[in-house]
Amino acid sequence: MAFGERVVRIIKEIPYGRVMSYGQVAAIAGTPRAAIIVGQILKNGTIKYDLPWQRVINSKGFISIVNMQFPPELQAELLKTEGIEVKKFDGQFWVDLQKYGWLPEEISGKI
DNA sequence: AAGGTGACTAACA
DNA sequence: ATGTTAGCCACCT
Repeated sequence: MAFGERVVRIIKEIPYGRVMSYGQVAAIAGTPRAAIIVGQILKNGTIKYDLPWQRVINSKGFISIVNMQFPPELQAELLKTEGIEVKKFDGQFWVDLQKYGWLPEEISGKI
């Protein structure tokens, strides 16, 4: 199975109201340092694979989107809708990874 | 078809 | 403490 396929699968498994960082997704998909590829896949494959793109943020918990189709404000809104607290730090949206972060092992144990 | 390019990160200077 | 660099490798052109 290809890396990209695993990434898509993992992202789709992120539960409602939880988030994961690019790095975590990459690591679980089998390549810890390929975080940026996860970003690529999100950027280009969100529509194609119908991904919950708003549930993926960077390792610091910030929204690191640079996409006009899916602006940070929208992502923040979607997350709030899911019950996630989104705070604002210096013009950047932030969510508590400790609190809302999620790892597949918690429920599936596989992947 | 081959190569440039990241919605990233952690490690250095 | 802030800025740069080097891994990473699938996707798009």
